[in-house]
Amino acid sequence: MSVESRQSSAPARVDEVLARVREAGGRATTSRRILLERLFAEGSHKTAEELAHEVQRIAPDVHLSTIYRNLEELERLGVVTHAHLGHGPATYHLATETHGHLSCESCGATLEAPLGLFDGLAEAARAAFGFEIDPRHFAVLGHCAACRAREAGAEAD
Amino acid sequence: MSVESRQSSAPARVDEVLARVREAGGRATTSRRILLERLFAEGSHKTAEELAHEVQRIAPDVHLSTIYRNLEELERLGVVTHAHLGHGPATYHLATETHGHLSCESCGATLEAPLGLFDGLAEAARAAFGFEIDPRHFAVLGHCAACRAREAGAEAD
DNA sequence: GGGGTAATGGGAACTGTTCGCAACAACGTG
DNA sequence: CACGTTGTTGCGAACAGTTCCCATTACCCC
Ligand SMILES: [Mn+2]
Ligand SMILES: [Mn+2]
Ligand SMILES: [Zn+2]
Ligand SMILES: [Zn+2]
Repeated sequence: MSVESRQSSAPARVDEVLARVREAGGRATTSRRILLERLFAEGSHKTAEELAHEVQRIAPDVHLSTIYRNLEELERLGVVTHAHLGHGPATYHLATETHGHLSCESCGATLEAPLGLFDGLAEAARAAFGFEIDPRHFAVLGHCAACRAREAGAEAD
Repeated sequence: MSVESRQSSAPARVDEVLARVREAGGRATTSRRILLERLFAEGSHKTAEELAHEVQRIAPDVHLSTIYRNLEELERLGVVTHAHLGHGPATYHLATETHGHLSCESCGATLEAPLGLFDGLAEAARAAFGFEIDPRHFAVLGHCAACRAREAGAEAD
């Protein structure tokens, strides 16, 4: 491995996205670049405010509204999507990671669910109503295994 | 039919609920009564603001915050629930009408889905993650039959 | 009818997000 | 490597939906 070898594919992909931004008539801004680096970094389901804080550790003057505007733009380009996991702020992640969400109403934990999990519901909704579900944008709420165990334990006290 | 016969069971039920409110140490307020009458009236999935307008046609001074407080209280008593059908305000309906929601991201139309529709997903989530879904609080989004037809038509132009 | 207190009107506060605008900075051109 | 165009930014105000606070009201039990 050479000194120039990349630790991950993220930096290369950031440049790819910025190239695409320019193709679309946009500009490769520093705030844009840093935001993209954070989006390609590990950990997903980050809120705009969390992303703002991460970006501000590198460029303190980047304003929250700039984060929102850039997320909006990146979403138009198909690079980013957001999901609503319950009450509270939306969370953003790369559009390449495509999955549904199961979100616990008790503890807020979120599970990424492969889209296949929703096949049964998809078929039922299509058959009954001609309705085509999209389980990616809004989470399905409920109660996670841990919380169910805890609640069952407290009940049988 | 006597002159005193009720047009529907709603008024009787309003009084039943108000009795329950009093049992719980609450009071049978006029704003409370009118709100309940509106909730028992036809049409569901009303937002707090819509309910406020309906109530204000009878009692103009009832404040929106009073509506919210009463809905909150009635929810604690198990009379009312709310659901989130997409972006925008929550919608409230009687807790007796228990169903899930399918909400169209294109036109905003909402379908009331019998809970059985979610059995496939419920089983899959339980099997894969030990997660127990509750499809009543948040709608499952997607695209309704009408919008799908329209979009397919425009595409095949 | 009077007293205790739940509930109200009114408005401010709050969260999450969008908007308007003047100053700035990216980048194609010369 | 100026320079002008124009996309982008920082900033604050505005916005939507909801909750909170507080002095005043009105329910309801005696
Ligand atoms: Mn959304
Ligand atoms: Mn809710
Ligand atoms: Zn949980
Ligand atoms: Zn539709």
